Amino acid sequence: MGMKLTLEDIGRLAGVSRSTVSRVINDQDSVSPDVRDRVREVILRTGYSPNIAARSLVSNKTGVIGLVIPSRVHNLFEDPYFARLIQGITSASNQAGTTLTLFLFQSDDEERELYPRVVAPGFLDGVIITATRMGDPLLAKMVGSSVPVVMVGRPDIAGVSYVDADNAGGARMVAAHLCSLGYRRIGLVGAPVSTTAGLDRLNGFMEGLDACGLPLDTALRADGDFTEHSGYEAMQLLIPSRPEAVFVASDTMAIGALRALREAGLAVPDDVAVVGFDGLRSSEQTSPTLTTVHQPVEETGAEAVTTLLELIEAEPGAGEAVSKIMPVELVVGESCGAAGRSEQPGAERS
Amino acid sequence: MGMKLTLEDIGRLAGVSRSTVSRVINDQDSVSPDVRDRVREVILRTGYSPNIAARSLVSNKTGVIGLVIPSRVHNLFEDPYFARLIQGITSASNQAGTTLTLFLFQSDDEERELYPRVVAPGFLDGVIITATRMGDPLLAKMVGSSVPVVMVGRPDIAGVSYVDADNAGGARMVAAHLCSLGYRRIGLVGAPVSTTAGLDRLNGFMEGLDACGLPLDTALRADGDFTEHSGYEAMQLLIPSRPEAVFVASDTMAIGALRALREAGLAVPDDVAVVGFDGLRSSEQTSPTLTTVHQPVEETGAEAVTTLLELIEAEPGAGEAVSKIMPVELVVGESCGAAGRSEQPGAERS
DNA sequence: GCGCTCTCTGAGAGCGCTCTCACGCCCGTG
DNA sequence: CACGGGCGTGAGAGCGCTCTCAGAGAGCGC
Repeated sequence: MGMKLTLEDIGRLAGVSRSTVSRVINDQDSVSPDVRDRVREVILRTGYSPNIAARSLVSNKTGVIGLVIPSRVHNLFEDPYFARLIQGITSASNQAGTTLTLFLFQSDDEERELYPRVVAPGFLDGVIITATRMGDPLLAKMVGSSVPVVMVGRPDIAGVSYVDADNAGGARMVAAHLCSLGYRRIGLVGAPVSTTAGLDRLNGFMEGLDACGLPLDTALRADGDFTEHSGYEAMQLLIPSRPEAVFVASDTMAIGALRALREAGLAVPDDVAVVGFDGLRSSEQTSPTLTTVHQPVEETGAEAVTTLLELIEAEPGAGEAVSKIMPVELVVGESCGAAGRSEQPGAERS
Repeated sequence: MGMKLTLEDIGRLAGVSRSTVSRVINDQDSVSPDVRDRVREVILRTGYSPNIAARSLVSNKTGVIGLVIPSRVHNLFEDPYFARLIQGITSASNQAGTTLTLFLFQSDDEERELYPRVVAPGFLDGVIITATRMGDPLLAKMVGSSVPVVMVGRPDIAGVSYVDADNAGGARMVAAHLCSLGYRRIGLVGAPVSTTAGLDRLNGFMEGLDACGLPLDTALRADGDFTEHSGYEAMQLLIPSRPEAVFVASDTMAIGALRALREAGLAVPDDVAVVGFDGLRSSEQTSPTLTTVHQPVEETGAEAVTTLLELIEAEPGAGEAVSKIMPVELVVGESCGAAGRSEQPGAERS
């Protein structure tokens, strides 16, 4: 099509100056209606689009934010959590009129390239980062620079703005729920403690058990890595110790755990009660349906975008890091046995 | 750290001019070694990084290529094919020193935004596009513009450069293989014919059957949409017609198909032989292992990057569209029954 | 020793845009 | 009828970089 058009060209075609065209494009007032319409017509007719490089050179903004997920691609694709998160972030970003670009990595080398190649040269107005492991140098590097950063999940270093689900609170609710149902030998298939989510869910769970006067027997705990397969294997480890109930710290792992129990000939919830975490769609499709802690994933993503855009706006001030904890909710399904137990006080079977 | 440094600043610190610093950064010769070292030292010390906007304003290049996948996110995440493809593309792009950004979409609106927001303003040097359905207006729009585009998969319009697997050839091989094993009632769980891959696999398969003098009974054909679940359902439709062998046009669907057969109490390959397509890792983990057509997914991605970069380089010439067909290979596993049949001439059981 | 080439360096223009500033015009007012 | 105050517009600077061009020295042959 008509390529390489500049403001000057549009101006000439419309019989006005570059400045006026710029004003029209940026919707500034003090342009007379007839001139505005004339210019708009020319722009439409020629298919003109302002050069983004020139624009950001002067404005020092690109209108682009990056979503950085350090996990290796194949891990990423395995957990529907990320699909939902990306969904939430994409929508919010679109609504705000910013462009989202996704950065995935195969290797640590690629991860290291991100900063010098994209962040330092000012390619991004801001960055949303998630799924880091504790001690990740990438996060530290970002935070040390002047790019606004928002993390999804709780960061392990100070001074980072973030949006996180109430992992500890949710895990506490699970413990309380299982206690109230009368289970005493309660196990845990944990998420990696190298992640803050894993740690928080562990700690919240232990607190909750503690509040009921129950211990977390080491023989009743095994950790997975968020994959279905790891949930399967971890549950296999627990089965010999005969737990009455197990909290599996992610739905995806819980699906693996259910499979392990099924293969071992154990009925859920009659032999072993199971509770997951995340509230993904898949938790409704298991048999029995999964009792789980629902976290608002899309909303978390949207909140991260909002927070980031505020940071970008306010940047010069370089104020305090802000944080927001998204509430979670216990969704009672069939897998915890709430239906068959009388101790359960108020919760409804979904 | 030291932010907002410019070439001028570095020059001042190193006691040289902006021009010289630029030369050092761009590795141009005719800079004396001592000056070069001095400048490099200053750059290192200050952590200076050239402003990408200014750079691309003059060079008319951003060093960024986009990977555009119009499928809705949750579909995308379901098929490991994409993880592999992204892997191949990412690696090749990194190796070439270009930055890859990924564009995913939730809705058609978002898809439409891509062009005006990212492509038209010159944000991308080029675009790799894949997983379009036939008649996708996005592809047409891209091609109509002056951005270099390479498609992964066969485009349904002319004038587009592309890299594709030999879908038709692979499907022909499957038909020939099943024929040679003596099967006569051969069915198909097809991929959507709204995709060129689906169409090519269908046509190749029918050609192959034809060459053996076999028909493709309509009762023995059902199409899926590349998801595991659709493979499951499609196979259920075929079971009443009692096929001896079924070609399932993607490994992910084949996994669903195997599940349907298992649930129906049919043994593979003894009751029904199954052959997949793609050669994903998952095809080795099924039980029985899947006979499939292996396509070099990573290499396809890498080839797409290479082709795109060549197009970008050569752009002014605006030469012919180029295309490359990647060879596929029949990988014989257990699911086709080659082990138990004598007609099979040369293929080895893997 | 003079002029030549060749190497290294700096000055300056210009990429396409935004934004400030100043100017011309028309209005209202005294 | 002269004058101040908008409003609408254009001129021009400058964002940080690349690249061309010219010039300063150094090295060489005659």
